[in-house]
Parts: sequence; C-alpha cells; structure tokens
Amino acid sequence: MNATPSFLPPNKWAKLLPREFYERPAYEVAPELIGCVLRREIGGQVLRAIICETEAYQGQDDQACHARGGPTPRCQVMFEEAGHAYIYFTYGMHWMLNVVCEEKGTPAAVLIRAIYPLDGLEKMQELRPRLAGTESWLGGPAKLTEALGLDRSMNGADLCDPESGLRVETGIYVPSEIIQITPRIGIKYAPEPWQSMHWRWVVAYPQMADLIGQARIRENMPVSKETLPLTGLP
DNA sequence: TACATGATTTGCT
DNA sequence: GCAAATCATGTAA
Repeated sequence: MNATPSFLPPNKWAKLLPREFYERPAYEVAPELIGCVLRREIGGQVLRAIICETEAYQGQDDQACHARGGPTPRCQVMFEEAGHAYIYFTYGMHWMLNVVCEEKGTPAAVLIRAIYPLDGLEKMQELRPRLAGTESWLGGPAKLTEALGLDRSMNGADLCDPESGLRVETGIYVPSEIIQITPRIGIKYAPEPWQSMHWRWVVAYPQMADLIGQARIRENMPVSKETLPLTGLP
C-alpha cells in the first residue's frame, strides 16, 4: 500500500452519523455503511479508515446470527439501543467489530469486515505490525480490530457520541455498480436460507483506492437529514 | 463443571 | 489448498 494519502477532505467536513441511521434492519444499514469513515481515537491519536466490506446479521430468525437463541451475556448488546459497538471474541484469538442496528429489543448488527486506512497509518502498523503495508493488511474483520486497538473494552461503545473513542462519520460516495453482493462468510453451520442470504457487501481494495482518489463526498445519507457536527478535531 | 465449536488468520505444502 | 492456533461462549449435564 502506498503512503498515507491526503485524499479525503478536511475532517471538519465530516458529520457524525446519527442514531436514526442505525434504527432499521441491518441489511439496510450494511450497504449504506460502505464508504463511511470509521474513526478511532486511541492513545491521543486519531485513526481513520473507509469501510469497504460489511455483513448483515438480522434478528432471531437469522440462524447465522449470534442472537438467534435470544439474549446471552455475549450478544446482549445486540438487543440494546442502536448505534453501539458489538465487539466479541472468536476462534480463541480474534476480535470482531459490529454496529448494532434496529430498535431496542430487536437484535441486529452489521459486521465490519474490511477497511481502507486514511489517517494514523503509523499507529495502525504499530498495533498490527505483522502484515503492515501489504495490500490486504486491513482486509479482514480480525485484522482491522487489531489495527484499531479494539477489544472487549470497547464493547458497547456509543458510536453516536461525539466524545466516543469509536464513531462513524459520513464518507465518500460509492456507486452501487462497484459494490459486490454475496452470501456471508464463515457461516456454513447455518441452515438455509440463511447460509445463502446475500447479506455481504464488498468493494475491492483497488476500486476503493480509486474512489478515494476522486474524493466524491457523499452529501446526504439516506436516513440522516440532520447530522451532528463533529467537535474537537485536530 | 465439562465439552464442542466458531462472523478467522497465518503459515506451510 | 489445508490445517493449526487458541479460548470465550453456550449448551448440556
């Protein structure tokens, strides 16, 4: 990957996505999150990245969803207010980042599977030195949580709080033609039709790089006519 | 309390 | 292309 691009416009243009954005089914939120900016503040540093890949997990009917059996200590957050982070541990070593959707009581979340770095590359490489610099070093749900320093301690974090160390901002416009829609990854245990539901949205890295170079700012998010201004930006 | 397994990554063949 | 790594979680007992 090339050096940190200064392609995106100044941070002061970014808007925090409001809670209403998340208060709908995950399969509606997931494609809308493509192109949005994930913003992390850790150790006094700001890390930013564009969301490239998402998956939707929707409701107790969805047999691939952690919440299919009702609330448990792990997935409790999915039943709570939308706009919070659901971060869980799996395979004995990996943390996964999700964004909680839907009204309280209806479990739903969007798994963030890949991001493209904008700012704070140095810090990300420090947090995740193994493959830093290679093309896909943030292309994978466990890779990005490591690079952003996300773990249990950020589970339940409010992504809509301007003071939060993890939040989501408006980003770039991504034409729907370049978004691939496929079945979800790693859920072969799930019965049909859930295993084959096309609830995964992907933009390939090279195409995302091109888009970021063009920096077409996405002015209007579908649900959020009113967005909250960001504060305290460097 | 015990046990099977996973929204994965990596390295080796 | 395949299998090991590694442990919290959930389900069963």
